[in-house]
Amino acid sequence: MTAVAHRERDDLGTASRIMDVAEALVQVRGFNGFSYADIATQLHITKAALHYHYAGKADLGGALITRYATRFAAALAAIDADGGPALRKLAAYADLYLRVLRENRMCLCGMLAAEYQTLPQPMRDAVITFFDDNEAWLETVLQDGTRDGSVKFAGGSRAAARLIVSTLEGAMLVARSYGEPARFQAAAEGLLAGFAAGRA
Amino acid sequence: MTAVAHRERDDLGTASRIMDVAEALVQVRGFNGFSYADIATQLHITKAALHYHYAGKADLGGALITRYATRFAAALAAIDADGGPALRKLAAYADLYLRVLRENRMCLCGMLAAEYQTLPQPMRDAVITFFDDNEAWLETVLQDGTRDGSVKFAGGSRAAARLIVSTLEGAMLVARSYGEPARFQAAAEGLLAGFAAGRA
DNA sequence: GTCTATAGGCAGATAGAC
DNA sequence: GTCTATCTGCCTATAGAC
Repeated sequence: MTAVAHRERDDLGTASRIMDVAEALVQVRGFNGFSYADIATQLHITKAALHYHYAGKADLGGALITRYATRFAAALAAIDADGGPALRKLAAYADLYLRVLRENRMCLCGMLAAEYQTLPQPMRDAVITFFDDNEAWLETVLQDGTRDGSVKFAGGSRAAARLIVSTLEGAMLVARSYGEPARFQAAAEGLLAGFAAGRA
Repeated sequence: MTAVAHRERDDLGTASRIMDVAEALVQVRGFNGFSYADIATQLHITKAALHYHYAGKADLGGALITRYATRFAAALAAIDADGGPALRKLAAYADLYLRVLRENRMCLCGMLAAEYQTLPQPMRDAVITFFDDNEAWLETVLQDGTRDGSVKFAGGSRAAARLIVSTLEGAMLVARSYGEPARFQAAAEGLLAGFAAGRA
């Protein structure tokens, strides 16, 4: 058995475990709300070991966004693969947010958007790219929805896509403060109700 | 001329000036993104002087939210005083957010909502109260709108009020990262279009 | 009310042994 | 790869002079 195969079974590798812990810390406390010491403590390693894997906090932050964006893109691809009407895809999209919120976490990039002015430039760029990618995917879904007749909306698909991202991020932000995922669900339902062609 | 009268003309008092600077710092960088040193530098005073006015950062933070909430309540009262249809009040409400965003700032409580898990309890409570107050005001406006015929919405007025707060906070969060207030305007227009009874 | 000086701790980061 | 040890700097906060 190779080392890689072994890792796949019961060890994700230190670099990956560092990201898991750091990701949760950013989503819960923010990038300016945790330190290398916090990660080291949770993993029972030293701060020096962290610096071996990620030279600095900025590097770690950049890697976090990249991985998060990759996972999100995979989730969107999975929604596409499932097929179904566009309106159903929008509901599945909102459900992605809900699953994050249920772990008492904010969207990684939503959290970083709040701290945007304090982030190093590479992290800023990665956050923007994440939102751009989400917007692009939603725009496609909305256009498909016009064709399959499941979705309706006034104005352009781009503006509608942006409205969806903004609403879900904001609903997450507020609902998490209350510790009430149900607030997010209600907001998502209200939002999507406005996009449902059924009652048009 | 009394000392107070003098202050009203060209001096807001040190405590007030500290809050002005701190408020901007929180709205731009977050509560965990600035220090007493930042305030002291901008005001050309020492950190020790800050501690005379606000014993600790948590005290300052609490005072910031209280003042912000008071000002916001006054702005809402002003909107009510202006009268007009409920839909117009909703537009005026969104405009309050836009004016903050134009200064490249996040809503104070929206920013603190992101950092919620790192805040001392008194600040958490004050943030929630701010949202509760906004929701209550919006609910009243929405109910008035149903009566005056300018507003329509599916579901209850409470859910609708929450959707409005969430959408505006989220639109602010995202638009500020892009440095494009126009994104917020578009989102606000899209949101309010869904509440306009004109095309029902 | 504002200052100088300083305490005590934690931040991110590095050197070098193992 | 991970450790111990350490550095430098910044953080919040306090004591005490003026």
